[in-house]
Amino acid sequence: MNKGNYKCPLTQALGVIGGKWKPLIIYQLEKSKKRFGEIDTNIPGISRKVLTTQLNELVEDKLVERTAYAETPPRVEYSLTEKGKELIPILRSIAKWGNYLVQ
Amino acid sequence: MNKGNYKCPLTQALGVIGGKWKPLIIYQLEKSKKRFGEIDTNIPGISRKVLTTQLNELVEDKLVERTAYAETPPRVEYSLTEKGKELIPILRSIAKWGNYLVQ
DNA sequence: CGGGATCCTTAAAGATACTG
DNA sequence: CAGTATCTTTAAGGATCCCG
Repeated sequence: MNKGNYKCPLTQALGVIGGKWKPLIIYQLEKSKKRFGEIDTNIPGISRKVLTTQLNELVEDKLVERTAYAETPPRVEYSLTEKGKELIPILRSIAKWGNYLVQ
Repeated sequence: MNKGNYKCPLTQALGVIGGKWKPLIIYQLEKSKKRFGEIDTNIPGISRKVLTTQLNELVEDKLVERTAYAETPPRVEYSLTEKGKELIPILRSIAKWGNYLVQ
């Protein structure tokens, strides 16, 4: 049942920011662009494969921009797009609301 | 790895509202309390088992209140708590932000 | 250095049947 | 009417190895 793929904007949006690691990644990029390895070491517990996947999805959803430099060794930088930056205050309001859940 | 169970308030909150059906359930209860069967028929595609699970979690997280009446046949009503109602404008802002995702 | 490819584990979701 | 109980399916996440 429910073969149709329609999702309301809310469900879509929650899918985009709802991954286990995505909020953390977005927070990483809030203040400045960062390299892949930086994000990896700043988020304890995440594997590189998962980080890659999440970053790719964020790029595809236009929240994050990826810039690769043709150097050796390679350098890749990630930064928030305008759409991504718009999300920050919303995430803050969610976090504020969710504070009661944390002891 | 990552055995620790700490979650930031944001991750917690996203877990609470992030289920596939929870936003829809919350929207169902926005205007008025509703009975189990009402919610079930108003949300096409959801199974009663999943609806039960999601409602129980929402109750446990204090977003929804459950009231059972000792009648035959039984009647159970669900309504938003204050915490649940506080969430509505936040959900709206997320949906508004996520509109660009929908074609 | 920043990935991709592959395989594995687990939690969420779904289908179905039964019950106080 | 409003659920449980069971079983099956799916998808997210994770571990590990390989590569330009």
